[in-house]
Amino acid sequence: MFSKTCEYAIRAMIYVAQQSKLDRRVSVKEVAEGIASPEYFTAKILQNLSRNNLLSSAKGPGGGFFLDKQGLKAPLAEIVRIIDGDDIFTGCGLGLAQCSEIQPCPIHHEFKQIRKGIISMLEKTKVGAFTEENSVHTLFLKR
Amino acid sequence: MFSKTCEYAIRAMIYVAQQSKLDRRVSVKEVAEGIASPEYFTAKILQNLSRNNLLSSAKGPGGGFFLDKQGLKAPLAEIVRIIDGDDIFTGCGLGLAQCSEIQPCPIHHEFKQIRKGIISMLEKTKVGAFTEENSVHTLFLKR
DNA sequence: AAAATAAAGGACAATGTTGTCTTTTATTCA
DNA sequence: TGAATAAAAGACAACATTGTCCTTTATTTT
Ligand code: SF4
Ligand code: SF4
Repeated sequence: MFSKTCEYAIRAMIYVAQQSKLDRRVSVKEVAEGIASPEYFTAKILQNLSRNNLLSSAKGPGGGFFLDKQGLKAPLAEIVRIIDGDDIFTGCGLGLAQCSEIQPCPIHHEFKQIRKGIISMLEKTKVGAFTEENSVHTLFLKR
Repeated sequence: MFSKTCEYAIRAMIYVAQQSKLDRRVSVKEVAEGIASPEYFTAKILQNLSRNNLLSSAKGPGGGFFLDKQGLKAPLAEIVRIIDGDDIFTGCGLGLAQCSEIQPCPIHHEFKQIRKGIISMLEKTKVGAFTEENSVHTLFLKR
């Protein structure tokens, strides 16, 4: 569904969100340990997210990554869009060619509904949503 | 959603299905031209599908690939399973860890529904379904 | 000011996916 | 039987994704 990079990005954002709710800033190292991802690769991803303003960061002692109130409201869709582009939002999953609504293939209607579901799920779910009942949700960031 | 290889596989199967309905066997070359895919790569894919009995093939003059009545009834799901494995059928799209129904993440319910939709779409759509109203559907195999 | 901390950035390596070419095997037809 | 046809199989090349390491820049603390 999503690239590995994107999966890490989502998990990382959730982890940072959880820690931000506790007013903690976290280092790359901590994030990588927290979500069981390769440290340096995770660094790249966090940099990317930060550059794209999905995440705040601060250098130096006491620094690290964090999410402000705005950041917690970012939908998962934004992360996906930045990391994987918007193929999943626009393209046809089957990889068939440009086909119109007027001459759709046998699965077009169903496929459209599914895509709509994915988009709606990603748009309406904010990273902050994963911070309630903290102890429970920390668990499944590692795999 | 699917790998490029898998997209080619689906398009190729549809193309072969269409030609089989006209009692034609088709060569790799014809398939590749028919779906605008790289010829030798397509050969590998067709071999793979053939090895896995999703497709019949015959060597020598007058040979080529074709689908018998059984083959036309194969669901798209089978193609996906063979080429991409069953990640899409079983895994969690977000790449989060093993999480139970009892302690689901905020999007679990919605995600489950979506996955169910994808599976149902792929299972109930047979390759043969793309052979009706032939002229229309041939169009969008090229992209 | 110097040392320590931590992100940013650049360069590179490993792996996986996609794409190409050549040789071998099976079948048909003359 | 020999020539032609077409898939099967093996080897390899190009490219993309994923993963690692090292240097630089900004910030804080002493
Ligand atoms: S008609 Fe819709 S589902 Fe079918 S190939 Fe086109 S975009 Fe995809
Ligand atoms: S609870 Fe469901 S949707 Fe959430 S991470 Fe687990 S499998 Fe995925």
